[in-house]
Amino acid sequence: MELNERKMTILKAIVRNYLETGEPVGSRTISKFTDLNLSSATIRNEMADLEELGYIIQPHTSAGRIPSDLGYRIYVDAMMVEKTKEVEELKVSLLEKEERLDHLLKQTAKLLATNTNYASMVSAPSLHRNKLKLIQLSRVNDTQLLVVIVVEGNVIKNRLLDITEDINEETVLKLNILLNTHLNGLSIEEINLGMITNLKKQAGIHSDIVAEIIDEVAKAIHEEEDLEIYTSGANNIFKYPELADNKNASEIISNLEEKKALNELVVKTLSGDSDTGIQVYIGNESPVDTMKDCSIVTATYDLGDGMKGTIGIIGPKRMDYEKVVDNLKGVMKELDSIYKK
Amino acid sequence: MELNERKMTILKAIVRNYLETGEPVGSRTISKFTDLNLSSATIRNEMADLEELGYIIQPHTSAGRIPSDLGYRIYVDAMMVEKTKEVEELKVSLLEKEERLDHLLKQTAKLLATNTNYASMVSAPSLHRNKLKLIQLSRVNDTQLLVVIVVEGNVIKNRLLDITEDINEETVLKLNILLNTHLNGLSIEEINLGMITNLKKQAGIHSDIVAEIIDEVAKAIHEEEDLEIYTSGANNIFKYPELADNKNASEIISNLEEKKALNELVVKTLSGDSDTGIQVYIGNESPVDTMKDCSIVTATYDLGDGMKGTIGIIGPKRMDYEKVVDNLKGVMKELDSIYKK
DNA sequence: GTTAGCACTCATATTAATCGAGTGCTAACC
DNA sequence: GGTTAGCACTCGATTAATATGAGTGCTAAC
Repeated sequence: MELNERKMTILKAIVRNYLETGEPVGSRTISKFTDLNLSSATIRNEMADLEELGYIIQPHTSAGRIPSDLGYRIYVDAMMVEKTKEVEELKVSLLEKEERLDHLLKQTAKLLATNTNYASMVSAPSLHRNKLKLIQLSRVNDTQLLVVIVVEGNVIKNRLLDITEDINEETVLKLNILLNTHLNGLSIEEINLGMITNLKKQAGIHSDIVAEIIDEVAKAIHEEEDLEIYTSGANNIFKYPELADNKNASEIISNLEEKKALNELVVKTLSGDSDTGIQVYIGNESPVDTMKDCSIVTATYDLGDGMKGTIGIIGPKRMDYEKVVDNLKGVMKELDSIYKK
Repeated sequence: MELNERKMTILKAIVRNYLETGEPVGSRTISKFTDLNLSSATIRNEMADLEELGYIIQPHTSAGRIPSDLGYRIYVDAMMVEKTKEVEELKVSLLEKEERLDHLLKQTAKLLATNTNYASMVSAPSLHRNKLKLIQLSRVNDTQLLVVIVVEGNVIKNRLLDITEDINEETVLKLNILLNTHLNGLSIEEINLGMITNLKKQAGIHSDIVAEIIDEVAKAIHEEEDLEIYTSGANNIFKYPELADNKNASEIISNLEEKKALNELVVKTLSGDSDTGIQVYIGNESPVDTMKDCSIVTATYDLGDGMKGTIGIIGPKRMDYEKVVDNLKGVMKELDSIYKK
C-alpha cells in the first residue's frame, strides 16, 4: 500500500482541518471539505489505510483522526504552500532602526511572538569568527584600567582591570598603540601564541598587563559562546489547551526562562544546514527533551562577517507552519536589510 | 467588639495553619493546634467574631476559614516573627563575586527564586544621581567614533557615533581631554546649559560633535530610567494551585516577561520608604492590577553612590512571609558586602 | 471501487446519590 | 458570665448511573 495522490489529498485535508480547529477530524468532514466527491464511507476506508501507514492517529475508538508526527512531517515537507504575501508588510513597519543590537533583537522576539501568537526566541549572533576592530585602553584611576574591545559588527565589550603596578597616561597610550597595531583586523583564531609572546616582549615591564588584556580579549569574545538569548510571548502557550496544562506549561516556561535548552537548539540550528535556512522540529524530533509536545521552527539569520544567529518559534504541534515560516523568512530579510542600512 | 489577645492568638493560628496547608482551617484544628485549651465550640464562637471583624473569610458555608487580605496584613504587621538564622547561611555560598553587575543581578534573581520557591525580580540600580567617571573617545574608522562612558559604580555605556566631518587622531585626543577635564566627577544634574555652551565654544569647529557626545552622555545615563529588570522562577507559580489556573498564570507570566508593570513596582518601592526597607503588598494592595491574587514583597538595596535598586518576590497570598523577608534581607546584606569588597 | 446502512464504541455531559468536614445554635454546666 | 457537649444542617466534593452523540468499522448491495 502506498501513499497515492488521493490519500495525499485526504491527509492534507485532515492536517489543514486539524490545524484550524484543534479537534480530531472525522470522515464526514473530509467528505464535505475536499472536492473529491467521495462519501464518508470511502473516506473512512482511506483513513483506515492512512492510519495503518502511520500518518494519522485515532485518539480513541469513537473519535476522528489527528495527524501523527509523521503526518505533520509529510505535510511540512511536501504539502505546505507558502503564502509570502501579507506577512511581509506586517513587519516592515515594526522593526525600527535601532543602533543597539540587543534592543533590536528583543524587539524582533516580541514582534515574532505577537505576529504568530506563539512563543519566540532570538539568539544574539555568535561572534565566533569575528575580527577585532579596536582595542581601547583608558586609565580610570590609580587602580583601574578600562579595556574596551570592539569587534566587527560593532559589538562592544568592556572589561575593568584592577592594576597593581602604577601605570601613567603615556604608558597607557603606548600600550594602546602597540596592541592596536598588531591585533586590529585579526580574528580570534589568528591571534596565536607566537604573536602573544612577541607582544609581551615588546611591552617590556608591562608584559603582565598585556597578557591580562589579551586574556580579556579572548574571554570577551569567547564569553558570547554561552549565547545571549531573548525570548518573548511565553504566555502565548496558554492559548493552546494541549500545552496549557500545568506540567507542560511549567516546563516550557522554565525552558524559555533558563535558556540552557534553547542554547542547544541554537547550536544545533547553526550547525545544521538546509537550503532554505529553515528547520522544523515536530514533536519528538525536538532536540529539547521537555518540548516533545511542541513543534519548533528555527531559522538562521546572517548579518555578514560571520555574525550568525538563530530565530525560532515554539508552539503546539498543530501550529500554522506556513505562517510561521513566512514570518521567520520575513524577519530574516528584515534583519538583513536593517543591518545593511 | 475588639481584637483581644485571645482573638489574636486564634487569628495567628489560623494564618499559620493556612500558610502551611493551603486548606481552609476549621475550629477543631485550631482547638488542637493552640495551647489555649478551648473546645472547638468556643473557637467557633471566636471565629464568628473574627469573621465579623473582617479578618477571616468563609469560602462557603460548610468550610473552614481562610485569612482575608486584612487578616494577612495584621499577621504581617503584628504577629510575624522573623527567623534570621538558617537563611543567612544559605545564600552566602551562592552569590559569587562577579565583576559584571548584570550577571550578579541575574544570579541574585535566580537565587531568590530557588530559595523561596516563588517568582523573583531584581532591578538594576537606578543611575539617577550618578557621577560621570570617565569619557573615552576613540576613532574606529573614518566614519565612526566610539564614545565610552563610565559612571560611578563602574557601569559602562557605549555609543557609536556616525561622523560626517573628518576628524583625525589628534583632534580626538584633544576632545577627549577637553571633555574629561570639564565633566569628570559631575553628576548629570550638574552638567548644565552654561557648561555645555562653554564646552562647545572651546571645541571650535567640532562643536557639533561635542554637542552630540554630551547628548549621548545624557541619553546613556537617562536610558536607564526604563530600568533593566531581571526575573526568575516564573515557573514556580505552578506550584500554587490558586495561581496555576490559565488566566492567572498567563497574566503573571506576561507581567514577568513584559516588565512594564514591574517597573511601576520598582518606582513605587524606591519612592516609598519603610524603616526596614521591606514593603509587603497583599492581594488588592498590589500596585499591579493583574496581580490581585498575589502577594508581593519588595526591598530596596543600596550600593552607595545613589545606586539603589529593588529586589522582590512574587507569590501567592499564602506565602511564607517570614522566609521571604529573611531572604530579601539576607540578599540585601549580601549585595552590600559584595559591593564593598 | 463506491456507498448506504447499521450496530457498536467511548469520551463527554448530565443528573442523582452519597459523604463528610465544618458550621451555627441550643441547652446545660461551671 | 464564659464554656462546652450535642445535634441538625449546609454545601462542596466524590462517586455512580445514565444519557448523548460523534464517529467508527463492517457488511451487503450497487
